[in-house]
Amino acid sequence: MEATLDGPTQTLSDGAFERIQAAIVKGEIAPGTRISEQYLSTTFGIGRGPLREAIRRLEGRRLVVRIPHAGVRVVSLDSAELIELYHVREALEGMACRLAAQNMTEDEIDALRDVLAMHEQHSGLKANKSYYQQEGDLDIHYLIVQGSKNRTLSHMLCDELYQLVRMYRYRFSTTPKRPKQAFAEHHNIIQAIADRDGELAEMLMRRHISASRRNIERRLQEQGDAVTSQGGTV
Amino acid sequence: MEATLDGPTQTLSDGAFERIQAAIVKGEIAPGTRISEQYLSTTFGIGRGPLREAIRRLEGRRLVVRIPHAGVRVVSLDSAELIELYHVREALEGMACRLAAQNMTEDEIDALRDVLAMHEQHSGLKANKSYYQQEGDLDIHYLIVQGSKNRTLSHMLCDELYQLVRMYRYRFSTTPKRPKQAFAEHHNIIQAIADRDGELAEMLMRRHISASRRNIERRLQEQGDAVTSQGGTV
DNA sequence: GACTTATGGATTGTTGACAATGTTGCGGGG
DNA sequence: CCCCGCAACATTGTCAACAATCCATAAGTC
Repeated sequence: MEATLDGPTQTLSDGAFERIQAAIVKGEIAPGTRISEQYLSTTFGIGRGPLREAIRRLEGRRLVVRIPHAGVRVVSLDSAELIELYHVREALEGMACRLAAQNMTEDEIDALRDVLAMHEQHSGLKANKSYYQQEGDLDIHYLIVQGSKNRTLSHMLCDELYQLVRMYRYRFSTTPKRPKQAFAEHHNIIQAIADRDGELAEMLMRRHISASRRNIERRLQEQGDAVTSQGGTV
Repeated sequence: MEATLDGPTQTLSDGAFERIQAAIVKGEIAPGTRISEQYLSTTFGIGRGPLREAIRRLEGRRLVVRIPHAGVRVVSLDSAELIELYHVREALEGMACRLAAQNMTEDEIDALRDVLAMHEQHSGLKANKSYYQQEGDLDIHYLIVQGSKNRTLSHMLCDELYQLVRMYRYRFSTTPKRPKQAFAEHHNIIQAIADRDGELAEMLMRRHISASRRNIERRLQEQGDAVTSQGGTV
């Protein structure tokens, strides 16, 4: 086996898949936009064969919607689906937390504490840079999910759901919620995991995500659903 | 959702996707088998282009594993992953139940009761035909999930997880568990939904699935992990 | 002038051929 | 006898051309 670690040159289709996914998640391609194979083909400089394979995978991840013989559009975001995502997260990450309390090693828990501490002092400087805070937030959640040692769960959460969550975040910057409370909640969750109290850990995580969801719901109602706007099937 | 899509003439790729998925789920293609594009191409009578697109979608659903430049294999089942599935089901269907209690219409609840009653008398005749019982079991779960009115949840459960559950079921016939208890549990769950008690409905559903999981774990331990055995790299 | 219908263009769906990579069997050497 | 290297094969990955389908524009009729 050559030294080439998994990144550089897999297959063209895989590369296209990741690049397009990144572009969609970062919002470089606006939601609701219709994307032609021609455009992607010339943009990424690959043939339509591998491209279509990549699109089918994106379709499976619900990042694009395809209408036979009519092309594909980047999924259009609506607030209802964002709430849906948080309900699923609540259920899935709650279970992940329960399993993590059961299956994480002491070393992994220590690493979790380190990451929390690092983000805490890091955000002490740039207080309301909610962007970094939120990426840090996802880091914690990511580690806990991995700690569940449940590959199916990890796949659903890390590979599927989190992409959509990030996408919404870039779109309308969600939840500039006070970091302090989030830190306290994270701290308690980690403590419960360290105590091997799966029941409590699950409950705390569910409350943590549920609070985020209600926060978003409140903000959405305030803003009077001033959401996406384009793409519209008027 | 996709169950309603009876395909007069979709696209060849979509047709291949469904047919291959059905073949894998039903066990017509043994788990762990390496499947060549050549074989599928001649079997289904379509070119390799649409075929590869279908394979990429199957890969996204974790029904096949692909190794670049080395081919695809039907996912090999191991008991650990079966348990993983049930943990995920517990979390997801619990949430679905909570939401169903909140969002189902009275008519939908009535329909749910009808299906339960029908299956009850239906299995009264052929008592230990566990096959039908289990498909009926999935029917109930399916309706409840749809009743959650959460499309993301429905997709994850009905389109992704249930396929894998069915696959394991066909492989080693799981849980010839006593139907009586399952019926009682279903009845209580539906009652909680009718009472709009989401909290209780979630708890009952989680116990229901958790009981199934423990039942399977027990049986697996009894059978001394006489599991798959396929894969022949010999 | 508005609605229906026909035609042109563009885009997607599909096929077949070509190139790159992994695998298998054989022969030679330690 | 076992291990290493090499070459032929088979399979996957990619590309370019062909066919089918849909959309838009424009002509025609009431």
